[in-house]
Amino acid sequence: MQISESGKSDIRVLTARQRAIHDHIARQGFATLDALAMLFSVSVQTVRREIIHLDRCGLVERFHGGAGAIDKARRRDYSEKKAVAREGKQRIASKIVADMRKNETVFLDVGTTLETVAQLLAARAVALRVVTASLPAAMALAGADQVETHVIGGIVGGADGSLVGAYTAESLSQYTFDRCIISASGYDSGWAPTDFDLQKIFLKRLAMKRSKLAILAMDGGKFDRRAPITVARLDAFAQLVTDAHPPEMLLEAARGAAVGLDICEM
Amino acid sequence: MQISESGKSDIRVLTARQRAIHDHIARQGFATLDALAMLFSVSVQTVRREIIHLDRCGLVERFHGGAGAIDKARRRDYSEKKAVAREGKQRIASKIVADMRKNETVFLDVGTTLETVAQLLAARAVALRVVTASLPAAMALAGADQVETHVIGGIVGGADGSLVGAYTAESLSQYTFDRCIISASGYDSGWAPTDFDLQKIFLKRLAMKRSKLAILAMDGGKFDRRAPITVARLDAFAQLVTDAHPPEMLLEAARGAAVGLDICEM
DNA sequence: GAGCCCATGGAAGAATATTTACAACCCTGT
DNA sequence: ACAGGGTTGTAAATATTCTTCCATGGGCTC
Repeated sequence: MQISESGKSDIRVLTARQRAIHDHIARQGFATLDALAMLFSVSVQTVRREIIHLDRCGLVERFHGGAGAIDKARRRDYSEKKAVAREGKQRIASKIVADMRKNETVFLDVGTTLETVAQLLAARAVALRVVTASLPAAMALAGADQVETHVIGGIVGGADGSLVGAYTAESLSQYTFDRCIISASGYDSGWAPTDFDLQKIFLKRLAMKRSKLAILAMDGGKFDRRAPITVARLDAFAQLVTDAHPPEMLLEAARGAAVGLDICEM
Repeated sequence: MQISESGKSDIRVLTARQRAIHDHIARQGFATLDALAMLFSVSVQTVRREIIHLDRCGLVERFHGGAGAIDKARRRDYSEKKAVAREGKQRIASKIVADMRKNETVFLDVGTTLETVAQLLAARAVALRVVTASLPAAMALAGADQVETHVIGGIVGGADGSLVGAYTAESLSQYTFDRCIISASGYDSGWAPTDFDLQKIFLKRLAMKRSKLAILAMDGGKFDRRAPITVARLDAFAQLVTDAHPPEMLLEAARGAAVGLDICEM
């Protein structure tokens, strides 16, 4: 299913009918083009044109055969071109979640990809124990009654809602994990994952040490990025999950280190 | 557009995944097959089969490319409730924040009022150390660089993002507070604040025990509400902050217990 | 282990929606 | 009356999805 990703429309003014269509969709949640055409006594094509315009304005979400309402929470970042990267993260998250076994104890690292993983876990009804140092991930899992969500105690480290500090480590040391999902910001010259914040890196290392299986989640945007501090050697990970075909050098490094590779392309 | 009109299915039993799909659609209003396939890491065909079944059971409305919720009155669960008495909570929060001194260590309890307090603290540049068991409050304070935000470790207790469990108490015991802000759900016959969840109440009591000053924050909507478990005697609080004029009985009780009263009316 | 059930995913042709292009129509100003 | 801009409906080609059928593989009983 292709959802249009076009930029904003020049004209923000809505006609009376466009407003009416938008109202109707907002009230009903969604509507098919046929239904709207019937409702407004116009052809399907006309409705389609209106929907296209509303979609460009970010007021409705278009899909094959109709359109649906966009709730306020999502409208914020809807128009951004980061939509592409979001899809990639979705695919990565989907793969990571699919690999999880029932009743496992899983550690989720900090980062947007891990937040996506948390959202997926919340939607899916899998019995799990999740431990995380990410406030947004924990929030996403709040209310998912199949998942027992543990939050590491600590100090909020920044706008990304990550928990850091000495107490975080002590708090984490109580657990043993079946699986830990680790993110990173880039690679070093030897294709080992790197990151910026030493405190966060300590936490990653500790989680990996206390976990049977370490999985590295990195989207394709990080293949050519550098960060100062190496998180761990590549062969410390059982698996690398990404959304785009990595450079040959990384492929070879992964093969050499016996790291499983999951490339979740479209 | 053809909407299927078939009769109901014989089998009303839903698998875990069917329930999850139904929940997701009920929450979101609608979803495309592709999105669901991604979300649950299965093929589009499998999702289609589930949707067909849910459609036959009358639980979702099927359309070309996806499915939508039948329930017209979509629930705006937690976020909706916040809007109800928002202004009152804002006034309460404003007063509570104004009373705080620089460099204090403050405990924030769970609840929408305390989330509002956190938002205000984040906006205002006051140097503070805040400890909380509320995930939304911690999120609101993330990025506020004047505030050192500590999150108690524990298990996420529900959709409100509160932390509970034995570890929460142990985690809290490390701190000593200058001030703790406590919320409650109602009053008992002796005008002592009451609440529903014993685990949360233990936490409140512990925070109060470890704090020089205890402040009770309750909006006017709770004057005539009852909850089963008493949090603490009214005279355990130094101050009661509310947004509407309380009943005479409560006023007298507060005077008798030497509890300061802040009525933040419009 | 053999056989069976059934959930799953793939493939081909049918059904449906979308895009693009274009003609008809209603205004309006000249 | 006529040209121009904008809106709407129709049609053909393209793209996507739906249905149906079948092969696979895991889990179950016998």
